[in-house]
Amino acid sequence: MSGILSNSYPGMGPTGINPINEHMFSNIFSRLQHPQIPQIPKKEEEKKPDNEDDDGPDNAKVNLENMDLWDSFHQFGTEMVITKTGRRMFPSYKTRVTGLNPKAKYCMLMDISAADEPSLSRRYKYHNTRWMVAGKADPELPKRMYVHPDSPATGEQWMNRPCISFHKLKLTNNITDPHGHTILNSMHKYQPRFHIVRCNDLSRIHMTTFRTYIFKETQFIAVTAYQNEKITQLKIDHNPFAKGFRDAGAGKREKR
Amino acid sequence: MSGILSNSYPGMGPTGINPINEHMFSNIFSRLQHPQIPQIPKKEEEKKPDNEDDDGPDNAKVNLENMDLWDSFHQFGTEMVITKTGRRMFPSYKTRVTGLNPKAKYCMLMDISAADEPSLSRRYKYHNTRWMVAGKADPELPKRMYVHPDSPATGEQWMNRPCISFHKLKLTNNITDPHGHTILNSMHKYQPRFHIVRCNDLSRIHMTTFRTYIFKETQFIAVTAYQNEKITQLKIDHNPFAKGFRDAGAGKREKR
DNA sequence: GCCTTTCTCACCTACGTGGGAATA
DNA sequence: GCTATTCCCACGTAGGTGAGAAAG
Repeated sequence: MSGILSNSYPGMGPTGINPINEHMFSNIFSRLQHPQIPQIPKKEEEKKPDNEDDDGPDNAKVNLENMDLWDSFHQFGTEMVITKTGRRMFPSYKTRVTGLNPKAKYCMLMDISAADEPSLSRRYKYHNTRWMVAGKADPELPKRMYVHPDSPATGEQWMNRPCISFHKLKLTNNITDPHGHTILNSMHKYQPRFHIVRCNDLSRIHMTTFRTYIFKETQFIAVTAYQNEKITQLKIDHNPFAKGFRDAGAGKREKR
Repeated sequence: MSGILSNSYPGMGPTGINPINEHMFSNIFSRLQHPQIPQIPKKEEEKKPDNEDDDGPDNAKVNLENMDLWDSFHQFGTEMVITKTGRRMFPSYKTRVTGLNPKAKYCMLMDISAADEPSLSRRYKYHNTRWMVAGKADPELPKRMYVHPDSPATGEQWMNRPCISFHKLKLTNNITDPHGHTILNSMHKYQPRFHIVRCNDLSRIHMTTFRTYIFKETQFIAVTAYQNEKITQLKIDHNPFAKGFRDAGAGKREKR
């Protein structure tokens, strides 16, 4: 199964290669479509980005890894814990890409945007085993783009690896976070996005074409503590770092 | 204190960016001078490498970090353990570089060559608390070049960081090692070398100028088990991972 | 009361140490 | 005997888990 593809053409912007600096991507964010607003895909080569190696077009296809695992969370309403110091996502966001131009260079990016339509953005609460709308969304937070650490690399290199993993991305609710983690509002719904960018150099990323892929089953609500115990149990059952909480029957866990 | 500088001009060679593949650097190794053979430094810009950004010359100076620690091992005869699966060096090999061209791009490399002159290459044994010559050296092993994982980066980036660390390089005695670790003969003497290469791209590394820096105090003998107990004690005293063997007096270590 | 956030903790994963017994 | 190597282990470092108490 492949993600929804959207093309967009971010304009010029300030350069820089520090992924912590949100200004680098500010113009890009403003031109990336919102996941709720459908857009007809355009052909990538309408306007050639200048100064990039052009060894011919490509026809990238993206698959989400761990689709079954994501689905099992999604059916109950995925929750992701956010903390002051930053918390990883589980399941991890991993993709596999085919159809790239083997010789061209690409950067692989990920970000997390509001899942609700901008005009209907809301906060949620968990009440009587159900998620309910609890009012209008809190103010937007600084957006951050996570650049896969192996960027840039050739299409051949991206396609040959078992997967493109974003497991090191961390979520936080600390609006002054100094580590470059992704800042989210608790009790809000989010949609991870995957971006393929053809460029030789991170500093030229603003001049190149973004292709954005969205997998609905990776939507989640950010929480500071799990609300749905079915989600908790899925995390314990599948995340190796939570193995200490398994054996649900007998010994389970010592009291402190 | 700065290392000994030698310049060399590796010729054309097959391209590729997989650091595991020894063929990539085969022509480079053959042109890098042996540490025991003095050579008059040449001016770097004698012949300009083609296709590389040339924002002016640089005058790189390299310092070895942890010089005192290296010296304390060197006075007793440094030993490094090699294992089938690969073992890190301790002390770690770390440098600091100044005088690079801030805008130019560089790759930072490290390799480990025989410390003895080729015609006098030998194996050693440890007998009665002393290292002695024990015959002619074993056949040479495939040479591998360790590319610092942050390569390539600008001179500015290399100079701004606290140090350029090669702590992840691993030593092995497994001649069929599949991980790209550095393969050494046990009971032979070695000399680590640090290389600065000006190039925009690892795949063009064969066309560019190598500058090689050698610090005598990093010489060591490869062993499968420590021979000199003074070396063992220095490792235990300074390597955080060996903390479990400290407290030499009382409790020391439980028997199994 | 309720809801949400923060903090510490035991318990994991993953892997870097030298010791020491077993092996060659 | 002797020497060198291999293997497993207790014990570290480093850091990712949810639980549960406490605080807001």
